[in-house]
Amino acid sequence: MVLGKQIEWAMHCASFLASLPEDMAVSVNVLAEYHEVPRDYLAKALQSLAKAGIVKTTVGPRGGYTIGRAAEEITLLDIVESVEGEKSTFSCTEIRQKGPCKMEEKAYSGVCGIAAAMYRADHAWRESLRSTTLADINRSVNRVVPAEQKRKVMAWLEGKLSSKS
Amino acid sequence: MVLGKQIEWAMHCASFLASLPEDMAVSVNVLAEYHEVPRDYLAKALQSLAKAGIVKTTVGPRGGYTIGRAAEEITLLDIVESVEGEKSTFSCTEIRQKGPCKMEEKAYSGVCGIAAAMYRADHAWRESLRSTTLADINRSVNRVVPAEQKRKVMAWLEGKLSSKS
DNA sequence: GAGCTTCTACTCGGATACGCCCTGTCCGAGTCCGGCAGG
DNA sequence: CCTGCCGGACTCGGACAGGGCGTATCCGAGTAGAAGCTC
Repeated sequence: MVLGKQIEWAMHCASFLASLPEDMAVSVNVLAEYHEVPRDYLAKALQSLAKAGIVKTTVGPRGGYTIGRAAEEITLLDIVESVEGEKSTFSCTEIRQKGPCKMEEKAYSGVCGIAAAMYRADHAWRESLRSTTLADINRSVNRVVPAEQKRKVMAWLEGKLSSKS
Repeated sequence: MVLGKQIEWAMHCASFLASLPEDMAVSVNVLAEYHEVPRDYLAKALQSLAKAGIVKTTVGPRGGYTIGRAAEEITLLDIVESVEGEKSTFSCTEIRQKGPCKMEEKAYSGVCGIAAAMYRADHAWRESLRSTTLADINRSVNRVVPAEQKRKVMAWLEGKLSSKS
């Protein structure tokens, strides 16, 4: 019951892309170097994001990833579900219908009480993630990161892009 | 990000034990047969519950598992954490402190905004689980299971116990 | 010098190995109840 | 009939295979931009 590191990477990358001018494409190479993570594996997470429309891709030289829509319209739940899938954290195998004391099948019309409680908890988790957008994240980040650091990052980024032309 | 089936088994077993007279011990064999699940693997889940005090064990013939404390005092979170461990669903590896643009270490005093949001969601999930007790589960089960079925189960159980003596 | 062609370099995306953890199983150690023998 | 001993059964806990998924990597398909050639 632990989320993989792809989730963390995807969120940081999405947050990063959302903080850039939207005509500024960043390649997997640069994103991987910036976050110091394995390039090809990070690419897989970004592919999931692209499939969900959270990021857009442009191929060819000077290409790369850009944010897919407004940061206010991207929730953390979108990112989690695009990378991790949408299956619930709990799956009911209906063991109440198993064993020597089971009743006839039609007697089990309602949802199992245990499963219902687990689904409620799963729903609470998802609602919490849905209530936070990338815009919220970036606002909180902006409050603690000094402007000088942002300039430094932009300079590094543009150095990376120009060196490739 | 999916809970194992041990969680489901543990919850059904705990709910079942809580619905019995508290001097009635049920062995792993009977619990496994009743739920139609692998005996030895189920035993591991019950051992986890026993370690957490959720169920009590009595060894020897006519021994087995009994509920460890009042059903009102056992939450679903207790069961999940005893079986699955207490580690958070999200682990922050602080990748914001990695890469060529990192700042000096003391600049990262606050919690990463992304991790904070994930911890909030994790907390919401746990709070939802904490708010439901085994007593709640059994009340809802009692509303849909006919009394005749309960008698049938008790008769089957006592047949199992007597056949062993 | 302008426009077209070619060519390179860069991008994404899917397909392919490795390793860990969940799943499932087995066995030995310890313990308590029930039966049996002896007084 | 009472007491002590013994065997059986039950549980616990650790140790041991198999499979699925997260992790990590590679290579091919496609495209945009740059370079070069021709007019």
